[in-house]
Amino acid sequence: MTLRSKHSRHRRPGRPREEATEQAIAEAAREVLAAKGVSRMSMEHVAAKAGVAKSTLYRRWPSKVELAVHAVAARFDQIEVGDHGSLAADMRAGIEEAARLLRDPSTGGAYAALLAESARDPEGVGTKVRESLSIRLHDVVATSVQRAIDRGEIAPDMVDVDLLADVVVGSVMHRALVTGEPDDAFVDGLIQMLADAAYARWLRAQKATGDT
Amino acid sequence: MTLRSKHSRHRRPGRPREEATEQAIAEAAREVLAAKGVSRMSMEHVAAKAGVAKSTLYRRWPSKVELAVHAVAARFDQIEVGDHGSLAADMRAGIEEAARLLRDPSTGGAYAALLAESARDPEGVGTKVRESLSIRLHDVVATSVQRAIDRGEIAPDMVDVDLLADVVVGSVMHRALVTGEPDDAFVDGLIQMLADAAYARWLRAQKATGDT
Amino acid sequence: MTLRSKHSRHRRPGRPREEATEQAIAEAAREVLAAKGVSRMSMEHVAAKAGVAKSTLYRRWPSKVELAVHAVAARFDQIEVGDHGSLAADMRAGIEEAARLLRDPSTGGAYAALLAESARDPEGVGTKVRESLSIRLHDVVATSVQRAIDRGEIAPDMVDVDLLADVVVGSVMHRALVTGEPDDAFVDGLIQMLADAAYARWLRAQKATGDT
Amino acid sequence: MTLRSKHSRHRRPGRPREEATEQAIAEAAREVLAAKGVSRMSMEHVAAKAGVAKSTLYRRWPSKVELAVHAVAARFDQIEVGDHGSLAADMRAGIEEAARLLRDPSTGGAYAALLAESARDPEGVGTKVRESLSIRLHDVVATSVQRAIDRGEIAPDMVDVDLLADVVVGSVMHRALVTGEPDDAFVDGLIQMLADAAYARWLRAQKATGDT
DNA sequence: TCCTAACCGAGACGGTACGTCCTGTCTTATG
DNA sequence: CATAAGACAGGACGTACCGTCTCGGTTAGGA
Repeated sequence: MTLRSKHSRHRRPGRPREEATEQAIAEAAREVLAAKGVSRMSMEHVAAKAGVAKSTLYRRWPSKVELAVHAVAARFDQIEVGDHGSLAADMRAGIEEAARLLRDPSTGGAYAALLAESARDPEGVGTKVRESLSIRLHDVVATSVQRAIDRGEIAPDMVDVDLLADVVVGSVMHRALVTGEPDDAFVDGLIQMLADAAYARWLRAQKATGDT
Repeated sequence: MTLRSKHSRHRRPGRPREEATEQAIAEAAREVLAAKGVSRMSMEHVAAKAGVAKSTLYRRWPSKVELAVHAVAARFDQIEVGDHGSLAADMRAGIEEAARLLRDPSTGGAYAALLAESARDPEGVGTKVRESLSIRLHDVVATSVQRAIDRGEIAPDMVDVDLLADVVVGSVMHRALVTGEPDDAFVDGLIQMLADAAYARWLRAQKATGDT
Repeated sequence: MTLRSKHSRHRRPGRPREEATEQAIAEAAREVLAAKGVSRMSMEHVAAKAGVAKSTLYRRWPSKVELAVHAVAARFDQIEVGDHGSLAADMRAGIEEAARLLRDPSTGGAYAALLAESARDPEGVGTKVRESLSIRLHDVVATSVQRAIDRGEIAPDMVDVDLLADVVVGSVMHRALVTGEPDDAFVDGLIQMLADAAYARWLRAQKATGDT
Repeated sequence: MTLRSKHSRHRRPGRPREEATEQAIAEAAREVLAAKGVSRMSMEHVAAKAGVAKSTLYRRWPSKVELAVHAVAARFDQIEVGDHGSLAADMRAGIEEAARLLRDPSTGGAYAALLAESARDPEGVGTKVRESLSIRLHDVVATSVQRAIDRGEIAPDMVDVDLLADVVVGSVMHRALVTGEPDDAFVDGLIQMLADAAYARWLRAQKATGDT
């Protein structure tokens, strides 16, 4: 083991990248994104707004879409999945968090646009979108459920987390983009539906056990 | 005063629009859309494929997005909501219909892209998208529910149709665009969840009646 | 001889052309021409301004350029070649008339543009331009000279009318379009030059006669 | 402080323009111009012919007209005003040079078209046309006259150069575009007229001097 | 102290598409 | 027939971006 590899990262030769730049670009990208949407966000505009050369953008992200993913990801990374003591409370908090995010055109609209791109290129863009964005929303549900399992609130095989995540995220997104705002009534309704489903499922599980 | 001016619609003056053209353009648009996605569908390409001048496109639709909406709408208009005898069967059929549609990148991807555009222009594009696309999916659910009510299967106030529609459509769309295919297992799971929720809701309703 | 042919003009079958229309179109064309120049004058605009269908324009003139020629010709037809008593006075009046016409961008500019078109199509447009426009300017000079001959002021073979016409019209046009205004000083200078040339030519003629 | 910053012009930042491109475009423009005339010269066609993107054209010239001016200017810059020993000989050579240029539709027609554009925009296009084209023709005359003055052939105040230039250029242009070819007879006639005028003017000057 | 590799800004480049405008032709119904 | 109205194929306009490239110049660590 050499001294150089001590910190287990080879310093690349040449001038290192400006640290602040990445932040500035992402910030600028987010602003343009919010103002124009993904399809009308232009690298030219972002570069100008960030006070940076276009080549600097392309040195860091291979294309417009990937920069957009990165810029939106910063918002999705801020999602917090706090422990609220019960599955119901966690779910409510999670749904409200998702609603907050997807209600905003600059994130909800961008997410939809990036999902649309994913449809065209499931391997490339699709993977990036899944790994940077969708997973964050999925985790909101997954974490809540995992905590409920740890708490003993529910049995591990009681919920299909993937299904639940798609239901929660998909419903909220569709409501946000189509019907209008995912307001309190909507969130209440959704929560109630999920709770009802869980209760019925529990009843069925009980009955099955009793039968055995 | 002639009969015509009294009873029939006055023909618009000038040369009438070529009947076949609209169909040909929409067809071409759909092909390009399927091959390239909304953002890479070009009016130039569509016009060439339809054997039509670009100006003819712009005479009929004010922009690329609106043509895309129209082209996709044709597919959404084909949705059939047949009567399968029970709410459960109708819902299953509806969900499978939606899954079929949204699974295909040329409709699912396009729908997402157009929802993204809606976020940028809720009044203009948004309205068109809602009226031409979203409503068709909404109707799948709404019709099924209405039939169940007519049948006496459920009480009129048992379901929030708007919520249910967003849940169904949103879930299927998100699954289609993110996790991958909305396969049989997914559809089964979703149906089960909705059935469970309905059962629990019915139980609650019974209990409330008993209490009174 | 039938009654119909009494006025020696066969009435063409069908609805006769609206008489006022031609005038209105030419007027509108002239306005657009003045505002935009030949290259930016559009049939669409002219038709709209004249309150007439585009097809009416094309029924009367085969192309934009020909309408422009016609419209400009109306102005050139107004040229008056009055008798001012002497060749010098007639020439001055003629030059001033030409200067007035060519100084105005809507006639001078148009004339240049139409000459440019003539270069591309000497037979078609060229002929029309020569017969409707150039000839009017040529006539200013030719008439003056002819009158001087009739008066006995000059000998018939003293002047090359075609050359003189090109010199007068060309000089004035070039001055109008390039250097700026063909002002009084310019007209005076030109007149003087022509007078000088005529005088010297007369001297030469005298000398030649004397020699013989 | 480096030598470069002191003595040589600072290179403009960014990738420098392709040297060969300007030449190639102008060449292509000239060909198209000759074939189609100014109004039918298309940027699209020129770009294709030069093997260059349309954006490259617009990066260098703000509009079609300005490119046309530039392209034509190259021909006008080739005008040579050689010394032929006498004013008469120089004028003859100059007039023949002008005739050669204006006789060709691809320069004569273009010049007229550009003068027409000048009428519509005297400050913008007009200035460019004057500075790139008209001045070259003016210089043919001005140089000949100046040389005659230097030679002592004529007195400095004997000729109004601007007037003379307009007469020569205007006459030749009008003849070229209207009557047809400015042939030898025309050139002879024009030369004779100018010589006559000069002689008469000299006579007048002599007489005035004698009177004093 | 230099060397060298990567960074950065600026902006040119080949492309592609946009949405607008106009030309000249046509197809209607009506006068 | 003429006319108003307007659709149509075609084509060019000038603009806006994309992603690539080529410069001059900067900024580090390693030789």
